[in-house]
Amino acid sequence: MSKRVYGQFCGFSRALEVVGERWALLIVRDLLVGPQRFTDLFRGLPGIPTNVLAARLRELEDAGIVVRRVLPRPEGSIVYELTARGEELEETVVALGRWGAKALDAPRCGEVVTVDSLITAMRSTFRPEAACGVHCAYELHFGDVVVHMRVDDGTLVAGAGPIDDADLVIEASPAIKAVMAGEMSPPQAIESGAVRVTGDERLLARFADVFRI
Amino acid sequence: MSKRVYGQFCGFSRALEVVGERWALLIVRDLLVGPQRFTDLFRGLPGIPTNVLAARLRELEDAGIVVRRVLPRPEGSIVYELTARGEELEETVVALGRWGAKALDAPRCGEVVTVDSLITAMRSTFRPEAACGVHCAYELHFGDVVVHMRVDDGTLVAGAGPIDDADLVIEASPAIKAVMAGEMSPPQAIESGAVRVTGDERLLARFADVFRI
DNA sequence: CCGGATCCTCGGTGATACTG
DNA sequence: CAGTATCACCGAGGATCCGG
Repeated sequence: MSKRVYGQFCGFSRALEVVGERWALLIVRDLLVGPQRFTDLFRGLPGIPTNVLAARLRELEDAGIVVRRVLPRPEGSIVYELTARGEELEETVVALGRWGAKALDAPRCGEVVTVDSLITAMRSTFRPEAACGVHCAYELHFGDVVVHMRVDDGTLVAGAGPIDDADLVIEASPAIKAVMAGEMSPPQAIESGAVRVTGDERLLARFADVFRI
Repeated sequence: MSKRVYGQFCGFSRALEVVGERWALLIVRDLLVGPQRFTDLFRGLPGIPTNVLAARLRELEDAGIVVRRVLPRPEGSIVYELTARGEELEETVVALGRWGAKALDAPRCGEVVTVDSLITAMRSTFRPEAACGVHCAYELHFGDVVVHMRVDDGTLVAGAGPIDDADLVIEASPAIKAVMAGEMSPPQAIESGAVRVTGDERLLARFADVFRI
């Protein structure tokens, strides 16, 4: 028996042989947000060596999870994007993200928040059953990271950057986690300055209900 | 920045720091079936070095996912079992197992099937919506591995070993995957000898409908 | 600048032997 | 049975360099 195989005839261990390597699922997480160039991925994965990123991308490509595509003119640059097979990893990523969010405490020294990780976090905590009949657009600022969420009756579209018709703009600190976990009431969060909002303050309560840890 | 941390304030990357190590999720998968002793885990994870197993168990224990418990008399031996927090990983494990099962082709040379992996596979492929109104007990043999599934109206209880009141006993080969994936009809599977059954043969069609890749 | 390739170091993994 | 000890080795981490 040789390298990196688990020696079991089993879908789960076969899956781990493909996406169980260090950094692999983080790359998939970022690509779930959208196609990205090598440098975009590199910047979104603080600390990854470029050779490891290149190696993982090649492995994921060989496994049929990622495709390498040359953009049309004028950029002519290269983007990596998920195949349909790769997109199917979303439920796994969301499930693990939700599991991890429950135990997320305070940021450790040097930890950053990236656009893609924040979008995945919002997708992980989204509760369709709590969003029935809800039509609302949020813009969420976390440091200099900006994402937006459009909630439409049980469906969520989350993406990078601002949104023009936001019903509520939220400027969050790490304390927003306490609000989403139900440990701090929305009015109290605004009162204490943990969260600053622009728009109808009552929409924050709905936010905390729709995106719940 | 040092060892094994991803440097992101994000539930998903924090989760990977805990269960992203090699072998870790396989240990969790086996423990999801039930508490196990060190040697049981060792036998269920072909190829794992004992020091790695010991290290992972300690890490999972430190992370609050596993508890080490001393059995009461007369064995006095030690079992490892999941905490409530550890059990919450089931949806992630099932999601990844389902994803991997879709791409499972033929067994590679030297690959084995373990009891725990088979139970997880059955849990992953179970479709509650197809099991409405179904009350049936299956016993599944795969080589010398035997598991059972009791389906009761949208719920599944799967465990190790035989079951006394089985409605259908299935003796499967790797070709059973084709049946579960809808690539081979149940009668054809019996005809070709890919699957041998004891009991009402028509129950195999229901089996293939309830457990679907 | 982008998309890597190369080199080197170090720690974790894998395999085996050994012990309470 | 339940691990610990030892050691070779490979891949991750970190920096630098290179072709388009």
